[in-house]
Amino acid sequence: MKKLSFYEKVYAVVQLIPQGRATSYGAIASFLGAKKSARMVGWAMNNSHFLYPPIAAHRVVNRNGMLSGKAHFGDGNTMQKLLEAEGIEIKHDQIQQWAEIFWDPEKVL
DNA sequence: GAGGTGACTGCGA
DNA sequence: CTCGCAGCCACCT
Repeated sequence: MKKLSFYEKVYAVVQLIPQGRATSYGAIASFLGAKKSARMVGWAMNNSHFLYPPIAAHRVVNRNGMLSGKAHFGDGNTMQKLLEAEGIEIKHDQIQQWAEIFWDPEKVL
């Protein structure tokens, strides 16, 4: 029985996020069974840039819907541009209609 | 082996 | 309302 690392599971969830939707670190962490381990999700995202294919880390934001990790995408507007390309409206580095854009992994189950 | 860090979150003052 | 602290687990030095 192969036990996947915490961040390996994060990648699986992020890849399941449908286009035009987004989720939060806490939602993923909670889905994995460690609600308070949202930091691990962020750590996984940091490593995501070394992964191939690159996972949609831009679809993962903090629980406020704010692009907390936009600075890690190289430029300060890359993450926002990617989200806007998927039809997500962003204002002041924050996702508009976050309640509708929010995608809960548990909902898929 | 031990200590410090981190793309977060929740609660208390 | 705003600010600060503790918890969580994996990775890096």
